[in-house]
Amino acid sequence: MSDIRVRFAPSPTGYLHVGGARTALFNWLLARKQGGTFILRIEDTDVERSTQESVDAILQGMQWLGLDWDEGPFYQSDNFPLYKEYIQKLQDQGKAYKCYCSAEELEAKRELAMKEGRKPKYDGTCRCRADQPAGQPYVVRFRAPQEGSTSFDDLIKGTITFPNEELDDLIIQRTDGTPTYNFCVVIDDAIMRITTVIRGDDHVNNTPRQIQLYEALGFPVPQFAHVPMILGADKTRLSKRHGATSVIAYRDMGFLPEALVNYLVRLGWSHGDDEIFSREEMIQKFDIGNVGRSASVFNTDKLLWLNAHYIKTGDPARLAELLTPFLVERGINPHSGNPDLATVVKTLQERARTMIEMADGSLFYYRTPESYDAAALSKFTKEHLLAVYEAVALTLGKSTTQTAPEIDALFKELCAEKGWKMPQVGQPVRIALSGGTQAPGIGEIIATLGIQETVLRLDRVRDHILTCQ
RNA sequence: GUCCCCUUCGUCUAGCCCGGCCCAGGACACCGCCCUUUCACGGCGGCGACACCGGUUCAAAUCCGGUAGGGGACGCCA
Repeated sequence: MSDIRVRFAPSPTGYLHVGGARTALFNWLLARKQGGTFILRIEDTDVERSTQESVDAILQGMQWLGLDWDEGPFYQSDNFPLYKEYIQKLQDQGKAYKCYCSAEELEAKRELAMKEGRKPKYDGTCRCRADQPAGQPYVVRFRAPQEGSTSFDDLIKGTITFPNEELDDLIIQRTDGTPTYNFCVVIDDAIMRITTVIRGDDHVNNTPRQIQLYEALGFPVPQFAHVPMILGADKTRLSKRHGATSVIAYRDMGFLPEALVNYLVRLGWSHGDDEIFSREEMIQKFDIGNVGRSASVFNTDKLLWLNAHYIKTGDPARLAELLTPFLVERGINPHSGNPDLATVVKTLQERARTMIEMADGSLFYYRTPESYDAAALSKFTKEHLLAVYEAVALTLGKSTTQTAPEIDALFKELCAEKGWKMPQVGQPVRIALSGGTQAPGIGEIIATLGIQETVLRLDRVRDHILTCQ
């Protein structure tokens, strides 16, 4: 047990994307490993872009991934009075001041500075201003130290130092009186007593300013850990044009949450040569210090491999449950009679990389084939097919076997008896039962389908051959 | 432009802090072979990288310096 306190603080302007999910995961892992507290905080200070739908989507994503939080969700917007209080305090202490420069003026100065090759920072026009023009719109700026440097020991990146002259007097309160992000995070993290801030490394540049704020406010400075970005295949920042980025989209594409989590944890972090981690192993082995310093590319192939692994080793009953919505989507109600869905799942676990593939692969169990793979069928003569189907139907009809191995043995016997090779029998029967050539083992199919249905399908395929050829 | 960060197989990475065990290990993908009643699973093997240049050293992926490339930030967004 420790008193480590971490937080995940997304802004509700969209769904939970994989980058955010990984940041959340690292926070969660650290908290769980150390017996600390994981807090969820919604950063909705941007009233314009924040939506309730986004909040719901983020919570849904977190829940699906199994990232449970101990406190929250808290909303930044609930703390507005508190922010005001601290802004006033800073002003009273002379650590912040009113700035009457207009946004347009500043924008112009910024552009000019850029063009002249100077750092586009605030020029300090109002920093030492004595008068306070009444009725004029103003923002409140933090009076930042102008000399020396600010540095911190990043848990992931090591020591990072910024010369203070690079940092300008940032705005902490807008013209409309609302506080800005860099100020709110500091207050929130301070009052929530966050000990370790784990976030995306696009925040590295904000960190020295925030540290100055902590110090000005008299709050203890937390530790920081900046996790590198996730890139698309072309090594640019991951975005929609790289395909799905929402974790819920991965669910809908038939991925298992444990596969995504396992994939995400290995993106940037490693533990020797280990690839597969159960939740417990992840928690036990995770170490924020082992997170890599460079950005990594999101690779769907590897995710697919992990997903296949978890499907292969998953509990059939649970997989059956997860599979159900995909079947319903395909117009099948798997609970209305045979075959048993968990049994179906078992025959497909080694053949499906996603729940979508599994759903597609299981359709034939619930729907008698409407057509047969003609090319595959054409490899055999009509006479041979009819002979096989008749013999198999006969054998099956008088047998009482139930299990796949027993049925497979039956086929072997039949082959020996008739002088057929296994492929000469297996393939035609597979086509008869599933319509195509890619399906589970013959014994598995028949055991799952049941003898009765099997014989029915054999009759059907015989009719088909008789009438169509 | 300025500041900050990053750089090992196509991709994820081990190794780097504490130089030699590394002519660099694992995984995904790819290729080949085997297994096999189809498709898969699985097994075996192959391809494939220390960004570059200098320095230190008996010895450098590992330490130091520089160069190049990439990314991020520079908002009254978060």
